[in-house]
Amino acid sequence: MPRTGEGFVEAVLAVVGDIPPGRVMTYGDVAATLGSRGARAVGQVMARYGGSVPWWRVIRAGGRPPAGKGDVARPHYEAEGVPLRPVDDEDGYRIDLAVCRWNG
DNA sequence: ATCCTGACGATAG
DNA sequence: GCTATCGCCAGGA
Repeated sequence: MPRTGEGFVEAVLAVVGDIPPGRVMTYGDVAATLGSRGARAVGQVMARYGGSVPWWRVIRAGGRPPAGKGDVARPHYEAEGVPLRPVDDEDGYRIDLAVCRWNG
């Protein structure tokens, strides 16, 4: 059942906070856990209220870090042992979802 | 109610 | 592998 209103924000923060270290979830996975498909809506919540949760554990479906936060998130992954994969783009790396994907 | 915006996803080329 | 386009959801004006 789709959680809408304030409950949506709380639900997103709860799911993100439930992700253990060394694991990550995609925006779509978080939305699916809430019973919704609003991956973008999840991104909005992260952008506004993600400051109180491990936002770096929420990444895009392609294994790429949050837009514009790649450089800030990278140290967190290395500190938690998240398997990264070097690529030649802006972020310079990619996350191995096949290994560290967490199903909430 | 309608339109625009945004740390997105999937598909088509 | 890549870019381009459309679709989706929630919030704000």
